[in-house]
Amino acid sequence: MKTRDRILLSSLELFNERGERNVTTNHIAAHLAISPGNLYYHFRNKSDIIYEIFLEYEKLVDFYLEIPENRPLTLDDLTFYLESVFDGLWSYRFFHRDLEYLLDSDRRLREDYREFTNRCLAAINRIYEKLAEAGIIYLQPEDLRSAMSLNVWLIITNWMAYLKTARASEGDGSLSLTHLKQAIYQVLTLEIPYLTPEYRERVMILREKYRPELQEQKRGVALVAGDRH
Amino acid sequence: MKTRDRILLSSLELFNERGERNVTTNHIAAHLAISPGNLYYHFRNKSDIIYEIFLEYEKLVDFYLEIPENRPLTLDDLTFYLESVFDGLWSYRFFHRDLEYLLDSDRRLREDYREFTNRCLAAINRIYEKLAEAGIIYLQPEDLRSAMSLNVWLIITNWMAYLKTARASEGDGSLSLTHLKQAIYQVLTLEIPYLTPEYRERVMILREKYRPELQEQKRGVALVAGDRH
DNA sequence: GTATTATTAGAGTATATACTCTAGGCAGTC
DNA sequence: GACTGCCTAGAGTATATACTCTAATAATAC
Repeated sequence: MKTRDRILLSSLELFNERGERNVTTNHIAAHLAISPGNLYYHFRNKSDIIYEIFLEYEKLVDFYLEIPENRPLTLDDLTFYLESVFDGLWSYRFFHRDLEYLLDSDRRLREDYREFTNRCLAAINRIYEKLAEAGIIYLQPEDLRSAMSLNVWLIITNWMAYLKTARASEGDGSLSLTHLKQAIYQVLTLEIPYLTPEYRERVMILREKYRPELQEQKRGVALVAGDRH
Repeated sequence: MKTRDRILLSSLELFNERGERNVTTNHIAAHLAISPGNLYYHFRNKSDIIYEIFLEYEKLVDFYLEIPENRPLTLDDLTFYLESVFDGLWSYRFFHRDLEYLLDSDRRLREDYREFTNRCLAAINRIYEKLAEAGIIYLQPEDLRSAMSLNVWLIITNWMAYLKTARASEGDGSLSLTHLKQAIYQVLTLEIPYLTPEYRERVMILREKYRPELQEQKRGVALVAGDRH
């Protein structure tokens, strides 16, 4: 792999593990066993590294949130959207942790991120629109739908912080993708009142799969059986 | 005022304005026109300053969230809770911005904050319980109520970050308490399906007062009339 | 093979940051 | 007026951090 890509990969890994604030360019270089000079040959500064990682993140989420306009959405689509958004959030989890500082120190990033958020919100909106057409979730009128989409976005992007600050350090403080996906339970909770009678039962069953306590049990079993995490 | 208190006050002010990460102990001392030595006579380190500010914040929010157990709750109580929680959040807004880092670097703070969050969640839960008793919001059974309380908490604590990252920099990027309180619109949106028929209309009217577009207009008028902010 | 370009090492630097240390002032008290 | 305890100044320090510079090496082109 090219050094440039290895730098991006290692940076992401270290940022996710220790937080951007705790990872210096010298750390990154040391972790890769390359010289600081080498790192700075490939990137002008730390901000540039972060910006490029953001571009990857953006691309991934945009891909996950693509909406098929030639067919109606299904319940499976909804599951896919929720699952994959959290995969993305997990892979780039350092990003939301120091978001405000990062945006403050890089204008490009600030502007790109703003557009990114708005694109995500529009996508969520459109998904609910299509779920209404498909007779799964009736979320109308438009201003209710967009206020709800915004709430969903807030829950999704803040769930990780909630886990880390209010839940973790019960034990080893290790956080997993499984924990992260409990947010799906929270999002589906929001949707309950708007489910159509035809789909209510099925969504409620789906929601149960993400119920926190259940997840703890599953994780326990997984650990005994050899955890993948 | 005692030097010690002036340090706390100035620190809070600077943290809120520039973010904790961008404010050094030397900045604080300079801002107060005292020597670094003097600052360190009153506080062992930066963490201690932050911790004491947190204690104030905690005390304030605990006070705001007190629940009268000798009488039913009214709609005015609900308004008061929402309004005052955002007053608190605004006054100590630096705190949630760098929350994860702050908790990582101070064990006391981490543990205290965890209990604080749980206390807040319990309070929100209890408020909904009492609002149900008062026939205002019917939020049952218990697990639905607590999942919803958690969602409310996530929206409340993440709203500021949303404004800063997705909204601000449209113009001067200045954020005001008024903007912050648009979160009340978002919270009331969540509650809509659970409003009892007797109160539905009144809550919907209350909600309209916080509708974002309306707020923009109000702010526009305020600016023309000489903004207080 | 040689010229050119791309990549890398590694020592080094300017600045910042959290914090220390010593000396001394000032208010009250006997 | 000297003693005591609290408070303050301000110079100073160890460490970290982002980043630079030069020289050397590897890769590629001709």
